[in-house]
Amino acid sequence: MRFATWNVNSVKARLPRLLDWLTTTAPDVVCLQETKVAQDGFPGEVAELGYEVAAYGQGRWNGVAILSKAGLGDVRHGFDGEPGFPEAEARAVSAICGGIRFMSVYVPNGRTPEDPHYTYKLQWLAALRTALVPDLAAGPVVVAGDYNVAPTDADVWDPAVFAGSTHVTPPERAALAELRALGLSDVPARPLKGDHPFTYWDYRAGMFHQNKGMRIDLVYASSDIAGRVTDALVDREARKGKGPSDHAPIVVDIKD
DNA sequence: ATGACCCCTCTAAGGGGA
Repeated sequence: MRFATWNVNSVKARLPRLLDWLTTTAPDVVCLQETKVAQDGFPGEVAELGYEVAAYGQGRWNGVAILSKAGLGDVRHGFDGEPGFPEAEARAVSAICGGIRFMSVYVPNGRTPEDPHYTYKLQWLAALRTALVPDLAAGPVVVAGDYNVAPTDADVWDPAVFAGSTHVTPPERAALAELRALGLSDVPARPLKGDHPFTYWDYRAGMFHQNKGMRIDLVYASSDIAGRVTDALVDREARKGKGPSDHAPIVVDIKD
């Protein structure tokens, strides 16, 4: 099975590129984030490529989806105990595809460490941890998406630039460590260029072509899945050219 | 050349992203 995760930064703005990428990459399951579309407005062209679609969206902000050619069962919007800001936001969708519980997550940004959004981010990650306990007891799990946390200093292009910012603070990193303590492994993805598997590069100031990026999109997998990985890469080709997302996809192959 | 912000919509003296 081949699965992937990609923050597309608007599925409507990215549709031609998404359709081309799905055709050439041919993943069986895709977790999308920042679709920025209400679920009844999700583009039908994706289903025309043969994917079943579980979309959870609210319009202008956020929005997540799972695309699958491996079945799409027990779809859930959000998770038990998920906090809002203050209302519920479309940041998680999960489904069983090919016997694996896939969850596509778009973790809150946090804005600044002093902002109420940062508290929300930590509460959201803590609630996610609690909600995953029964899922992990039930079978194999993949939680993939935009975590908006760089797990280590090696995961940002210059740690000094991020001092005092969100995405690198000890509480955020501790929240990810709590997820890993459940038995989830951070699936390492190889960069196709350079030493760091960055997945995000700011649109501004030529950050991509200088490879000044961040590794904030992650694939967390239960041990049975992690042990079946045959390859994982950051598809930086999808970040090139005209009209890209500011995030690149991660593509993972596992043995059947 | 990968090439120097971009998405959305209350179309901005805007909000949000990270």
